[in-house]
Amino acid sequence: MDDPRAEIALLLRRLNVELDAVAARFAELHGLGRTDVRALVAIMDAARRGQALTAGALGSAVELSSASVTALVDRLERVGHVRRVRDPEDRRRVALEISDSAMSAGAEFFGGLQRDLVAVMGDFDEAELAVVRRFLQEATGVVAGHARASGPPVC
Amino acid sequence: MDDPRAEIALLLRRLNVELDAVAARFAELHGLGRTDVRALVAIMDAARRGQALTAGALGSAVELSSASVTALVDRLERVGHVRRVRDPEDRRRVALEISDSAMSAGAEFFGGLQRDLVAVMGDFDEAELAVVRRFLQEATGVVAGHARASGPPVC
DNA sequence: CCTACTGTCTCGAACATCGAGATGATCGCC
DNA sequence: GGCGATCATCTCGATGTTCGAGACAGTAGG
Repeated sequence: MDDPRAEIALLLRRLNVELDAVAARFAELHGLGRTDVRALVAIMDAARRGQALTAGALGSAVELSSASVTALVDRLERVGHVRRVRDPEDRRRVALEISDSAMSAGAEFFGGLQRDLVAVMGDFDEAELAVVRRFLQEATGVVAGHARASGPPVC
Repeated sequence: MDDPRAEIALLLRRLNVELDAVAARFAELHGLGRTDVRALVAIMDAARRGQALTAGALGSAVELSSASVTALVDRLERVGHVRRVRDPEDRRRVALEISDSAMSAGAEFFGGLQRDLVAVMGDFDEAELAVVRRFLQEATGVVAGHARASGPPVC
């Protein structure tokens, strides 16, 4: 089994398992469910891009029905991780704002991971990182194809 | 944001999201839950290594209580994906055997993904694949550290 | 003002998971 | 052989998450 191809595919799966485990650990540490963590990450990512997520947008981001989103936001709001804020322009909408405590908790946890990952990258020069980046891009594209239709344009 | 480091970290996260989506798609296609898919994968991996998983081992593999494992195996057995088989040597144990239909369904779905991934690797030469492999190994190690203790040996 | 439409929330039911305890099979020791 | 300890599994009641259907504001256009 010298073939690096099979080993790389295996590594990708293992990496996926470990990343899930990281999310699970964060969830357990803060008394949250997995869905709650995914939602929190989605809201934080949106906030990082400068736009606040609405309840509906969060629902489609994490593939949840509107009823589940309401329950989800209820849980998150009850423990003080997010706030509901009525959009003054369209008063039907409810924007979701992350509390500072949740933001810093997330930054501490995932920021530490990011820091370690960057440290790993220190072992690679620019050309090598470019190779890694290209591989990850192509691999992500292929995986995304399988995620949306069981048979991508490949036949 | 030319820094390839931040972009690679982002790509890893996106890859994780897409891989989860693949699992979710497989689950939906076969009328299963996410836990069921994880369990099926664990059983298949064990079978691929030549050893049949017991119910207890499955429970610790997917971090589930014994009660949940019973319900899980019930569901899987009801739809014909696994069989309960008493271990003749230690008759307390119940080994789990995957049915051929489930095995071939999994092989078709994930095998197709693997095939496409290998095709992607065709765009890389041996030296580049070695770089990718080394990166994935180190990254997995770092992530695994964060998965088990929020603060790895780094201080 | 009335209608169509959108975004969010409430209600009831289904399902997965858990903790505690019961059952059955096996092992070690006397 | 017999008896308690141990291990793997199953049953039961309770909790929490999810969904579908429908109710309740709010908006846009005639």
